[in-house]
Amino acid sequence: MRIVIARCQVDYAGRLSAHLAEAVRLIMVKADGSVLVHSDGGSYKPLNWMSPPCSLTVSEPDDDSDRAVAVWTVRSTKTDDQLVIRIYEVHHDTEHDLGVDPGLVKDGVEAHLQELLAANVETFGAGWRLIRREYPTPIGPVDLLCRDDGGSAVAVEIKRRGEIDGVEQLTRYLELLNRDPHLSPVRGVFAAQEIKPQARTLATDRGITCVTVDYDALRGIDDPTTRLF
Amino acid sequence: MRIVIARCQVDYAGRLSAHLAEAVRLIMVKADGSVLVHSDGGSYKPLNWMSPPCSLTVSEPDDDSDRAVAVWTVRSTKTDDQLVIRIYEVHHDTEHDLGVDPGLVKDGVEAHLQELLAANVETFGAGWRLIRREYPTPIGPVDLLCRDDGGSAVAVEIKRRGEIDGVEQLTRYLELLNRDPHLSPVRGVFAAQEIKPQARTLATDRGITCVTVDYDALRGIDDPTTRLF
DNA sequence: AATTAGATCTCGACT
DNA sequence: AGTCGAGGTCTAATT
Repeated sequence: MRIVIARCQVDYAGRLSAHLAEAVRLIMVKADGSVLVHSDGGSYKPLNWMSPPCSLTVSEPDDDSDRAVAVWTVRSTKTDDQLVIRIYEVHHDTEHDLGVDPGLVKDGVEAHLQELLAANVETFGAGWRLIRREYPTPIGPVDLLCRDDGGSAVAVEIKRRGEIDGVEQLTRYLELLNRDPHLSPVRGVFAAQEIKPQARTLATDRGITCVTVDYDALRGIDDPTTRLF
Repeated sequence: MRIVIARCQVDYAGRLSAHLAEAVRLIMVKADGSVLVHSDGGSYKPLNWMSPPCSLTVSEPDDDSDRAVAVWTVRSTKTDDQLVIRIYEVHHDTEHDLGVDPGLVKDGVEAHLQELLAANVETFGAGWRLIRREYPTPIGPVDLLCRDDGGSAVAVEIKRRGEIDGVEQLTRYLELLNRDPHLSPVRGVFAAQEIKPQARTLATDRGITCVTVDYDALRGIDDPTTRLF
C-alpha cells in the first residue's frame, strides 16, 4: 500500500462527473491498484476513488502552464471510468507491505437472529411451536411459521431494524397464507431488535403483533457459555 | 490526520459485532476523531471504522499476557458503539495537517438531467410541449408530464441508469394518470443515459417508449458555451 | 426530529 | 454473468 499526502486536484469522469479543487489530501493506492482520495473529515467514504480492477499511469502535465509535478491517471479496466489526479506538492510518500488480511468476521446479522428465534420460539409466548423456518410462499419464504399455544398458525417476519417495508412484506405473506385452508386463520408477528414508530403503528393497525427482541439476552438463553470471540 | 501502519487486532461492538484477527493494517485517524481501518485490498470501504462524533482513548492492555503495546478505544458520543484496536507493532506513525477541504462538486446527476430534458422536451419528438415538471400524483410526482405533437399526454420517467424498478414506477404512475379523464389516454416514456436490456424489454412489453439520452449532447444543446468546470 | 429517496452505492448470496 | 436484497448502509433534501 502506498500512502501519499499531497496538494492535489482530482477529476472523476464515469457514471457521473465530479471535481475536487486543489487542496492537501491523502491518496491511498492499494495493492490491487485501487485508489482512494480522503480528506481530513467526512465519513468513511473517500471524496473520490477508483475501484479495482484498474490501472495507474503517471505522466507529466501536457500544458507547460500547469504547475503540477505529476498527473496520475487511473483507468478502470472494465468500464471507461477515469480518475485524474494532478499533484502539485508531495508532503509524504511511503510504501508499506501489509500482506493478506484474514478478513472480517461478523456476528449479529439477521440470519443469526432468525436462527436464535427459531430455536427459541417460546420467546413469543409459552407453548409456541415452530412449524418451519423459511416457510415457502409464492412470493418468497416467510422467516418463521409457528403455532401458538392455542394451535393457531402465526407467521413471523424478522428484521434487525423493523421499518415500514417489513410490515408490508409480512402483510403480503399473511394474505397468501390465509388462502390456505389448512393454515387459516394465520396471524402475524413482526420481530426486530428495534421497531420504528411508523412501522409499529402500521403493524398494530393491521392486527400484527410487534415484538422487540433483545439479541444479547436471546444469545444468552440459547447458550449461556457463548461469549464473543 | 494521523496515519498509522501497525500490526493490530480490531473488535467492533455496536449495531453488530465484528472482529478482525491480528494483521498489518492502515489506521487513519481524521481531524474530527473518526477512525478508519483499511487493508491492502477490497473496496473503498474500510474493514472497520468509527464515524464522528467519537472520542479516542489510548491505554495499556489490562492483561499482562497481552502482547499489545497499546489499546485504542474509540467510542461514539451519540450511541454506545465501540471500536477496540489492539496494537502489537507500529510500522509507521505520522501526522499531517490537511486543512479544510473545498469539497466535491458533482455534475451529471438525475436532477440536472431532468432540468435539461424539461427545457428540451423536443428531444422526445418535434412539437412536444411540457405541461409541468414534477407533476403530482397520489403516490409521488412524475418527472415530466408532456403533450406530444398530436396533443396526447405523455408521462416521462427520468433515470441516470434505467433499470427495471424505474419501469415499475412509471407503470404505477401511468395507471393513476389514466384514471384522470382530462389526461387519459396517457402513454409513457422511459428516459435514461443507459437502459438495461431487462428494463427495455419490460418497458416495450408494456407499451412504454425507451429513450436513451446523450447527456453531453443535451448539455450542448442547452448551452453550447457550457464547459465542465 | 423524522422520513424519503438516491448512491460512482458496496457486498454477498443465489440463480 | 446477472439479479436480488441487506447494509454498522451513508447522505442530503424535505416535512
